[in-house]
Amino acid sequence: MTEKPYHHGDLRAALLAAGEAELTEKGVEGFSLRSVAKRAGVSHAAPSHHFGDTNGLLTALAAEGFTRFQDTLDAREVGAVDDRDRAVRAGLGYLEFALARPALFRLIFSSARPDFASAELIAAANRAYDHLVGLVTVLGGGETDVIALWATSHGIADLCAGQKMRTLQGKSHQDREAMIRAVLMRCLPLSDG
Amino acid sequence: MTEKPYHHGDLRAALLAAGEAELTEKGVEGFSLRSVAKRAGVSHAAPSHHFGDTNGLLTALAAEGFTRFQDTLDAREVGAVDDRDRAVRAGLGYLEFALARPALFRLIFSSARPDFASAELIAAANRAYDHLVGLVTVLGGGETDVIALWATSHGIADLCAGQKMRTLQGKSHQDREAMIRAVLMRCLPLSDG
DNA sequence: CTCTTATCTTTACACTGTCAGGATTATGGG
DNA sequence: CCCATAATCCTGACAGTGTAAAGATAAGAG
Repeated sequence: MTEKPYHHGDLRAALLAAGEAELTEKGVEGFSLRSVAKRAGVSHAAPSHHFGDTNGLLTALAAEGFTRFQDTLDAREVGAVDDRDRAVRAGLGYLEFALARPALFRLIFSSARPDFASAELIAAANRAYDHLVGLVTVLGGGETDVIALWATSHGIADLCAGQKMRTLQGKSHQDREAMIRAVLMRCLPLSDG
Repeated sequence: MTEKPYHHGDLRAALLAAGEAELTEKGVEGFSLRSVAKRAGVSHAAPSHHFGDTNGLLTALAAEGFTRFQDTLDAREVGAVDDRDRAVRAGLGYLEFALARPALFRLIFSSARPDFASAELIAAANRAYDHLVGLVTVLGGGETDVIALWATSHGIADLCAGQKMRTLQGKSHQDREAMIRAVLMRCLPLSDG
């Protein structure tokens, strides 16, 4: 139990955690690598060996964030009464994630800092996209339906994360969710019933 | 024709122009006030008197950008065959602006730096929102329809501005526009025809 | 003309990201 | 076990950034 061993032990994981805290407090635009190092209790140059530069750390955070994003959607889909409800719940999960972790959401979808050519980031993004395609495909939908559901879910989430949609902010939780459900319904392929 | 008069003459406008150039070249995240001052040919502290700090300049740029955003939509709406087509064209204008000026688009919708409590910024944003509400109202739509059209338009625009939607990038201009039209159609209130 | 105000510059400071070099520890071959 | 090697972390330095203070210059009011 030495106070400060020269070697941290698992600095990479500690920096990821500190980086996420920095992200939620200051956002992508206020993100500081030196501040992250301070949070982890190491020197300001320590992160370079694990992530290269600042964008490297942000890339790792984005990849990690993408899987958390998909986890949120998956959790919401549990308990769906049918495939249509499942797709709508995915859209609600999209919004839930954007509201719970707006900075991470912005890092993933609206920042130029992460290296989106990174293998692990591409893999995480493809997992999410493939899942979306699956949701629409089982409903008999095609490319247009994928675009519709994705764009609408993303639009609601992004606008709410940025506090732009005052109409929804004023509503109660029930009213809000009912409204969004109604909007998302229109994006699904026409049911044959 | 003196080379460098101590007083610029219209430094405020020059800084706005230089700021927009800086924005398109480096994006919101790479925006530098000192670099903007260099572009305008003044000292690095000159902008402070006109805009306070960096966020002040970004706030002015956002307000200006918001009106240009609305101008792009208005231009697209010209020539609409009916009110439904008009609403769809507005959505296409939304995307057009996002692709033509992605940095300005991000500044307006996805940045925390501008002061969104600024009077001129609020006014510019309200103008755009009121116009949207008008488009939906003439079609007999209500709050839900406003959310649907806005969110879908915004989702497509934001995802395309960030190069996230590879499905659309691969298509030709005609196919792409046809697809988006089909998606936006679903957001309009049901026609009584 | 003079005083006041607005505009712009210079100087300074704290902070940031990144690089180079040195210190410390873990690891594996002998 | 011992030592060379590599991995890890720290210190110091540099250029660039935002912002504040104080001085220089010009414009305008009286």
